[in-house]
Amino acid sequence: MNHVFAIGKVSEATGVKVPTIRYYEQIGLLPPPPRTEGNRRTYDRKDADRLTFIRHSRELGFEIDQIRTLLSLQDRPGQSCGEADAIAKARLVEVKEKITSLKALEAELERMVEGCSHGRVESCQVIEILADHGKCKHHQHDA
Amino acid sequence: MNHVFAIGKVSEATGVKVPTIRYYEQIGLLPPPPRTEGNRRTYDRKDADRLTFIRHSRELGFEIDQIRTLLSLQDRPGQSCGEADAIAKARLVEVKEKITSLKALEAELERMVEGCSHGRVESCQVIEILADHGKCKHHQHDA
DNA sequence: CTACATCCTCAAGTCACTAGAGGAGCAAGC
DNA sequence: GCTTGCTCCTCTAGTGACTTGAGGATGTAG
Repeated sequence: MNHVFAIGKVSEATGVKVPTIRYYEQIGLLPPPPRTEGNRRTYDRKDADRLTFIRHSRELGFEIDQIRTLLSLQDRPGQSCGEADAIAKARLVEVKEKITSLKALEAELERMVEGCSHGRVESCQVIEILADHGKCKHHQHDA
Repeated sequence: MNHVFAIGKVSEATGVKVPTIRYYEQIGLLPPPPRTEGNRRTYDRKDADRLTFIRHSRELGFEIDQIRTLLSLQDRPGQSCGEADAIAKARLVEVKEKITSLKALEAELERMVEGCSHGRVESCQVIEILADHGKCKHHQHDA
């Protein structure tokens, strides 16, 4: 008497879009579920949990390959969690770096926007700073 | 007596990789330069400036289409710079939002990593928080 | 003259999806 | 039973901003 859901229901329950669920199956992140007579996918609670895990991991910015590792760790609960810890730590470092670099961007964009006197392009700080990297204080920034 | 550079030299001078320069030409961001007898591209100072402008803009996270607009504005200095200002302002808003969302991620990752007792996977905070979004404090985060 | 670096074009691959075409299955109302 | 309309199926191609690779031509230093 297990509950089974159609793909649309799992999608609703987990917040993962229908084509994305099929995509995850295609790349082997989600096991191919059993089908009905009419060839429709049927999911259960465990599949929904796995999808929630995946969605949350993606929201935290983990790559698909990292999620693959994380999922395989979850499947073997007796193992040491050192690897999961390492992946999370690496991501934390990335996030910190990104924040630092975005703050530099923020400062520079603010300077550009504030410096704009709403006149002609020839005297526009926005264009000027873009054209001459030397006028930029943050030479190390990246998107 | 104008200086001309080979593509490799412009690449070095501007920090834009050689295939990327050719790609920019292909999508019409950079005008097709004159060629030598041996069919090699020859660039001058103005091309290098344009590439620097592009690189800096990309570093600030502007999309190619926005850069197209910014470049066309630069080409017509007599015009009002309102549009450039609007593009920069929009980008500033994006950057601010991204910083906010990344800070939420940072907090959650920190909680995961700190909570990890380096034991078995079955009791690992990292895995647990990923599996259960309810344990997450920031339900609105995105990459 | 021979290495070797640099250049050329064109096609395909990357990541994580998203969009669209064209068709089949299913539940509800008449 | 029949029609309407929703959900589902597969498959292919598109997105952005490049990167990679094959296969070949050109330029330069020793």
